[in-house]
Order: sequence, then structure tokens, then C-alpha cells
Amino acid sequence: MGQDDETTRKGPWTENEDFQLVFYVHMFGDRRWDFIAKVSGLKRTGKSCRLRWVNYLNPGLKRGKLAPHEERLVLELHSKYGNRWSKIARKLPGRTDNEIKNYWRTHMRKKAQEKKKTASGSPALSPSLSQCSSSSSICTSNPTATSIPMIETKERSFYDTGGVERSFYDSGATRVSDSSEEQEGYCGMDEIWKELDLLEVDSMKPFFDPYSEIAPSLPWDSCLSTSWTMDGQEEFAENTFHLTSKQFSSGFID
DNA sequence: AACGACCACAACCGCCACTAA
DNA sequence: GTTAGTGGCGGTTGTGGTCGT
Repeated sequence: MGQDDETTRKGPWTENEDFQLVFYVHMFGDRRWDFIAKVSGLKRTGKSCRLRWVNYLNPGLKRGKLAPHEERLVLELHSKYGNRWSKIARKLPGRTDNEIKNYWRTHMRKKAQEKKKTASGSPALSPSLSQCSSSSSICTSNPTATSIPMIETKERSFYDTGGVERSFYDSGATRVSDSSEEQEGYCGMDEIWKELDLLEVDSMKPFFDPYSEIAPSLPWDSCLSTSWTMDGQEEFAENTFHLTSKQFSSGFID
């Protein structure tokens, strides 16, 4: 599939690349990854672009540790669905399958170690208890067990106050979160959003609200599709937007 | 202060499913 | 019905940060 030649970049994304990707996703929506990869001038595969967006750049993402209620939900859903991470992730607004996968892996490993310890050591309430209470949920010995002890915690995560929800997957209802909360953990992206604001991209603003739902059906998507054929799109993008990406690298970013 | 162990996160790879030609 | 292109998913690995010794 073409793009895997030696010019294809791999490894960590640079700020510049992030910036470009965000811009092009806003332009074309978050579906046509191969197209975006091509026209953006990013030396990345479409897959890579998608992954970067889905797991990191998407403004609807929460960052930071899973809240206790999220942990419980993960356990519950995993017992239901198994390793269907994307399915589980859809039930956890703002969380990605990758994140949940990582979480599960880490905690299951931890649990396996604890199990070993308790199996060889005293069966009494031991170190594992403190671990359990701290996470308030990771207490089953069998990850897939259906009887997951649900420890009710009144504790509410600071995430659980109405962060951006990925309603795309769930209800379809768009929600704009309290921006102060939204800032939490968004240091890097914040800069990008700010810079986007500063750009003349303002003309696009009516179409794009970075804190609204990710736009599988961005208005300009339909606008553009009325006047563009796919071929025309490519041509137009090559001519028009590639220039913009060059401006990014040369003009807006040192 | 140096070192190793552990953890969290980011990213890649390979496979599969879907879709348009 | 077949096939190539593309996106999505799950598994795995690499890396940087933190913590304990």
C-alpha cells in the first residue's frame, strides 16, 4: 500500500507534525486518513495519522489516570466483552482502546504478581489489600470472572464532572465541557489549539469547534463533497493546502 | 548521587473487515 | 464474484519518568 518506502517517517511525532495533522483533520474530517496523509505532506502513513489522532490529538480525549468508576467499568466490561478494547472504550467517553489496553495490561500484571506473592506467602490481608483499596476495584483474581466485586465509592473523579464526551460513539449528543477542566492535562495540545486560533484559520471557525464532537461529518465535509469529486479533491488539496503545510513548517514553527 | 525496577504511555505491526471499482 | 485499497482492532514493543534502594 504504497507509502511504506524509506521516506515514511516513524517514531515519535513532533509538535510540527501534530500541528499539521490537526489542521488537516479539521479540513477533511477524521475519516480519510490516507488522503490526509498524502495531502498534508506528512511523511506518515494514513494509519499512523489515524492512530495519532485517535490516541492523542483528538480534543475529546481525557488524559491522566482512570478514575475509580472508570476502573470498575473497565473490569465490568472486560468480563462482558473480553479483550474487545474498542468496544470497551466506547463505553468510556474520552478514553481510547489503547489507553484501556495499557491500563489492563499493567494492572493485570500487577495482579498476577500479587497473586504469586499471596500464593507463596501468607494468605492474610496483605500488601494486596492496600493496592485494592487504592484502585478500589482491582480485586478479583480472575480478570474474566463475572462476579466482580463492585466496591462502591462515593469518590468522584475530577474527570467525572462532565469532560468532553465522545458522543459520536454513544448518544450523538454533543457536549461542551467546562473549559477549565478541559485544560487539565492538555498542555501540549493547548498550544496547538491556541496556535490554530491565531492562524487565519479563523475563517474555518464556524465549522470547527475543537471541543465539540469529533467530526465524522464535519460540515465542510459535506460542503466540500458537493463541489469536489475525490479526484478534484486531491488536486485541489495538493495545490492549495500543501502550501499551507509548508507555511506551517517554515513560517509558524521555528 | 547512581542505579535498577517498575509503570504509564506512545507507537508500530499484522491481521481482519468493509467497501468501491 | 473478485480484488485492491483503506480503516479498525488487538497484540506487542519501545521509551521516558518515577520511585525505592
